[in-house]
Amino acid sequence: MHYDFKKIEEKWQKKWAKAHVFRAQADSTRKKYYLLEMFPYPSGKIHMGHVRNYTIGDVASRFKTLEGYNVMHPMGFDAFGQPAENAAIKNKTKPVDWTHKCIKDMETELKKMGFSYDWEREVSTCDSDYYKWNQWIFLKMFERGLAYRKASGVNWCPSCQTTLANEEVIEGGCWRCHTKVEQKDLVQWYLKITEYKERLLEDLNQLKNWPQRVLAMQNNWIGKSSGVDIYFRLENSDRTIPVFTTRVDTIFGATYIVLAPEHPLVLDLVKDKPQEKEVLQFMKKVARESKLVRTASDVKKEGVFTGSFAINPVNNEKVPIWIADYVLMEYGTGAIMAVPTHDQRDFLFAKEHKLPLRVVIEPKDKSISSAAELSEAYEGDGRQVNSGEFNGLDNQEAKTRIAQWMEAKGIGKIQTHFRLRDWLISRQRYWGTPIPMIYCPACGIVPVPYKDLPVELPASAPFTGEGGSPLGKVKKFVEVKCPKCKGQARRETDTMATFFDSSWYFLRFCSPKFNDAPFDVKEAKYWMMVDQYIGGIEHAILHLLYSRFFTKFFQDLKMIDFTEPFDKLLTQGMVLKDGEVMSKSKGNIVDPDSMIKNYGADALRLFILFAAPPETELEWEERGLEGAYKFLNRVWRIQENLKSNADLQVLRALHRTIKKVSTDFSEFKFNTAIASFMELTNVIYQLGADKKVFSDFVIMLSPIAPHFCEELWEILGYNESIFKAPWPKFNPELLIEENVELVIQVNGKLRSKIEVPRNIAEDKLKELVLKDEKLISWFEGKSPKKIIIVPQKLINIVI
RNA sequence: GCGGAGGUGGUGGAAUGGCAGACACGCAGGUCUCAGAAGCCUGUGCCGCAAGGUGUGAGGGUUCAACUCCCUCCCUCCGCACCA
Repeated sequence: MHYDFKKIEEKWQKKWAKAHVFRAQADSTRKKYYLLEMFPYPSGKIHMGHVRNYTIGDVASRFKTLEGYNVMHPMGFDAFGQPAENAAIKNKTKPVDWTHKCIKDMETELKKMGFSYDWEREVSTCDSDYYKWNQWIFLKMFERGLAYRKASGVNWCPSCQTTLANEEVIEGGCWRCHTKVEQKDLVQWYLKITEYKERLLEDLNQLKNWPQRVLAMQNNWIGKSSGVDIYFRLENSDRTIPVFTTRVDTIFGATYIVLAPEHPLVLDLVKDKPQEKEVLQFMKKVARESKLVRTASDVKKEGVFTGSFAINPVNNEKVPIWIADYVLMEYGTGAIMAVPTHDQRDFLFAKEHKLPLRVVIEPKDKSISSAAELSEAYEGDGRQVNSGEFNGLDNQEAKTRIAQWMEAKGIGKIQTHFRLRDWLISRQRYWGTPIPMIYCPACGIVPVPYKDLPVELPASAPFTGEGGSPLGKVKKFVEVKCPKCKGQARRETDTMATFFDSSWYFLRFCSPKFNDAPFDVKEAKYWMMVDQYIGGIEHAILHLLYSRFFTKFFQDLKMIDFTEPFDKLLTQGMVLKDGEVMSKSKGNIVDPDSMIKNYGADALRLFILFAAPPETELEWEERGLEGAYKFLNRVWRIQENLKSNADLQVLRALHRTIKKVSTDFSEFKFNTAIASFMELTNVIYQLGADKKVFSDFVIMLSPIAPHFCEELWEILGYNESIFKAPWPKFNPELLIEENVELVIQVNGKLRSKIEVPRNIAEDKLKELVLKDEKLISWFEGKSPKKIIIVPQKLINIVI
């Protein structure tokens, strides 16, 4: 009645493991396929998101295997990170023990899903033979000036008690716990990702097989903008203030300039001026404001006059210098020229503080006689006015001309600014990779020698979750001899951000046990790039950007000869319940494990692929899972009723399915592939199938329901694993039907259908159609004006 | 504001110039059964008894033919954002 999924799934999982069916080995005579899914954080339980991600990957991997590729499909664990510390505090265990237990539990759950991983390649980032290479990479970066220490205001999460990278601040809050992020002055380690900004941007063009939106997000994040740095000279001084603008065509309309409150010049500017007190007060107020408040778009722009003036270099006009909260120190030069007539923010600010306005761009179709008539800034294109020798020019042209003119006169410089900042990687946490640096009172900052790697994490530390680096409290860890002078020195006690760990793991999988370097160059040459990468959209910026950065760094080290790590990228949609993301707090979590218990892993895999295309969100529907299970039972019953010969019609249906499924699988259209399996099943239910037809069907279904199909394969009498079988090929002759059904339209509307021989002559066809009784009344006695024939599809008669 | 993805039955979705709604879920009816479950069969966009009409966010256009291409607009989701 029902197939025994529990027995079957356990049986095949054991067999696969025992026979090392999924072991991957480099073989230069075979075409490789490296399929990778984003590795999980070992929380101890897999969730539906994992199930979806890994099922998509598993089907692709098994399909490629059947197609004859040498497939590598590895799995590992992104095992460092804060939850381990929290759990350890709560359960009074060590993070290392908690993490290893979670990894074990997750392995078990992943294996229950029947995923085809080469477990011999498994890596965990918290093992010292992995993080040793984090340290190695860090040292290489340090040697090349790409890792450096800097004191600056950093993002600080008061709840996690640690720093955050810019990328980890979401809407002013911590990406993990959403606590409002504070600013704090600290000396921290940074990676100079900005050195790669042009390449990171430029090479996005190579990523033809990435989703548009991911490319857009990366592009956005790097944030290149081109314009001109203009040098405003301070009145009665030789000092200049560079301001950045993308609208140099509006320079003649600049009526004041604005500095960020943190701008280093401000204190000098106001010294002994009557405005000093007010300005200092304003600076204090802004410093107190969190960035969240300050950048909220609906907040009124506030600012104060500094009492100083600057000279606009294009017309020697004296303009007041203000400071305002809407100018940010971290972007551009931290100073802007304000053109209230052509920038809406400047417009509002000028109105508020009664600053002068001057129109310098007129729309093509009307003239603006006075700035007073403007009710908002005119930000569009037009013709230059009040712009000296540039009057009358089209503003786009003026942009280039003015920029060149300013460069020639030495009053400006064509300049490009980026939004991308260097990557802050120091974390005041215990459970992470120790940064391999030593501070010596005599020699300064000294890198740990390569031969002393790894700098091992002590087995435990007094981490309470309350402030400071826990490693700083471990005397045996901190106190060290200086590698240079052998004097007493201190270790760095911060650890690396965990995104460091995941920025190169795809390379480690190529040679996970290699002892001389992060990866074996020869193995990487064979396996890389990753042909298909699959993961959540939440990693569209951080993880993918960092991985691209590391790859370019390895290229510069001449360890690899490619520049991008991931050829194709698929970002799978989320799994929703009642229209919402599954989460503990909403209490709407569906546990994969209980679904496996009730319906089996194969049914779960089938449902999750059938319910929606991979990139779209998927609404969880247990009835749908029941349906998947019902379908598998239907297929099972075919095997119990095989005939000795198959109908020609069934054979045709099979070959149609082979054709459809082959393309659908390679395009990740699993939902429609499954629909054609169902259609084929419906045909077989009417007409029956023989062993040959059913065997091909089972092979095609096996990537989706591997245990189920292995079992059927065995029942059919085959000895070897179904995954050694060749993917079926369709016979084009069987796709050609003798007779075809043509649709007949009158004036584009469906009026009749007709079955005719495939190669019927057009004349004959016309004759046949015009005699059709069903159609005659639609002709209304008139004769056809035109007859359009689309061979083997339709006829449209225009009356 | 900028950028990206979308809008199709009661639901998930299919069709990328050629029969709109494949395939499923749900629902209705039938069959089997003492009965139920399971299975199997049939029907199912909407209006209409029917003939037929109508229908892919709205409006316009191109075409013999438009969910699909073009124009105008509306809405939803996602990313970035006082970025100069």
